Amino acid sequence: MTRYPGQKHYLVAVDCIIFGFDGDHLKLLLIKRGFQPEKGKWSLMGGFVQPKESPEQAAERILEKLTGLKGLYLEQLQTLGNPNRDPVERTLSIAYFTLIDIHQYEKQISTQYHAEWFPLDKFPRLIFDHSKMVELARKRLRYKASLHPILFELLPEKFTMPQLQNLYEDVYDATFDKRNFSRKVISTDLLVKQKDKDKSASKKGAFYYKLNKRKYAANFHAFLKFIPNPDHLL
Amino acid sequence: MTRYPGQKHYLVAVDCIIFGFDGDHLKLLLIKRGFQPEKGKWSLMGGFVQPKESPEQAAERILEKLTGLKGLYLEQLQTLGNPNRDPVERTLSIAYFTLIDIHQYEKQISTQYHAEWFPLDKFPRLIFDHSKMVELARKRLRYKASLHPILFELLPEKFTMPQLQNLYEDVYDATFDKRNFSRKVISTDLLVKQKDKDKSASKKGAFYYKLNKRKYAANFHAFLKFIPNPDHLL
DNA sequence: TATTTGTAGTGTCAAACGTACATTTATAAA
DNA sequence: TTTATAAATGTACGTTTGACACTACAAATA
Repeated sequence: MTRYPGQKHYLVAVDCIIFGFDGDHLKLLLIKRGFQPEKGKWSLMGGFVQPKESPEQAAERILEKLTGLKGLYLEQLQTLGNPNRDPVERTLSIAYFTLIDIHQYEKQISTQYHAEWFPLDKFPRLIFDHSKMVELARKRLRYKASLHPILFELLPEKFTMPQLQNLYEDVYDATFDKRNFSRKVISTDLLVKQKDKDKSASKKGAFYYKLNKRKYAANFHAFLKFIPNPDHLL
Repeated sequence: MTRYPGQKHYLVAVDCIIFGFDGDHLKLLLIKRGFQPEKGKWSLMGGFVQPKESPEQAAERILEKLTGLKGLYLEQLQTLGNPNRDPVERTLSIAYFTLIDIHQYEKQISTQYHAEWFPLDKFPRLIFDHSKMVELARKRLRYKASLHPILFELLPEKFTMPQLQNLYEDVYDATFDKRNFSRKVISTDLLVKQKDKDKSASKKGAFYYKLNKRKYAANFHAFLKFIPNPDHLL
């Protein structure tokens, strides 16, 4: 077998930017790093890519270890590889971002990482370039959610229109007219109105909706505008 | 200095998907691989990330080596890292895609790589997972170009409306109504009409346009639709 | 000099969409 | 029965989109 002579080898890690939504605010799941350097400091959940796994498999493994959850929405964000990003030795990190239903998570969480949810406007200083990763992930989330219905990944199976709107308003740090908002959401034909209501937030109660999973899967990419009928292009 | 004990180290490469436009068709620049394994086979231009450079710097270095050009449009596409993607030893590759004015390139090209332009519907079998990278890059190009004015990167400084439309039609493998097309393009306010014409393609001649570089830089992200006024979100 | 030929350039109408905006309804608690 | 609170809903206007066909220009040729 040939080899590639004279080339340097590096460590390769994955780090996960984990978003959740508690009903009021978008949150970020951080852990206390369990090894040197920077032991005890706040950090993204991460780990090294092992010899027999792909980076995506590594991210899935690491996510499951922390949250107990499989099959989460997971998207490769960007690979960061400045030579000095890790002071110990050269390590490239493939950042993934993921969206989880915060309540699902609470049932399953591992306690060994001392994980906590933090609001995005007030989270602690993170190790290495993890803050930059969070910033990138946040931009990507806004970008993607403006075109595709990914934010449903953050909600429980049943949710109300006001909950959904709260989520969008928090993600975009904006307020939307509720008549226009619900009209637009309903026009996507992705939601199925339920017969029961959530009465926890008001006397009148708000009807629950569920995702139409079939249409959600099929229409996931169908949101573009600049090119005439760009739907079929992806 | 601490270390990370027991972790495997891997080679990290970058590979560049280089798009050009010859006036009729979108093209891909490929080289003949100069070393084992797969020596002499068609391949993307790539190389290993060196100890003192970031992956992006590696991509810039590699691009300049091949094309002689600096400051090209360059975007990180995705990192591919299946354990067996390179048969020699485990190598992760960070794929970048880049857009170049094919005529600029012709002035500068290095001959040592036996590079050739291929149309996207008919290019040779590539080594490793490079065909997958090309497919990813093509999707990304379509996606991105449907929202942002990146295709101008493929055109010379002065271009005509029919040339621009040809480019869009080739990228999307579609035909557009020229009245609607020019109306939409002009409404972006990114173009400056010139006084002179290109008479190479018709007797009447077509007016040249140039990019308004200031507005191009400022409005690069300003194309979205799902969220009201998403312009300021990026 | 008139005619032919081939591409460039332009306008209108109808439908869909985006946006601004205010009142009524349902229910629990007082 | 009244009150308080959040949920639900409709309309009108301006803008954008998309379908569609004719005229303008200039070189070559008759």
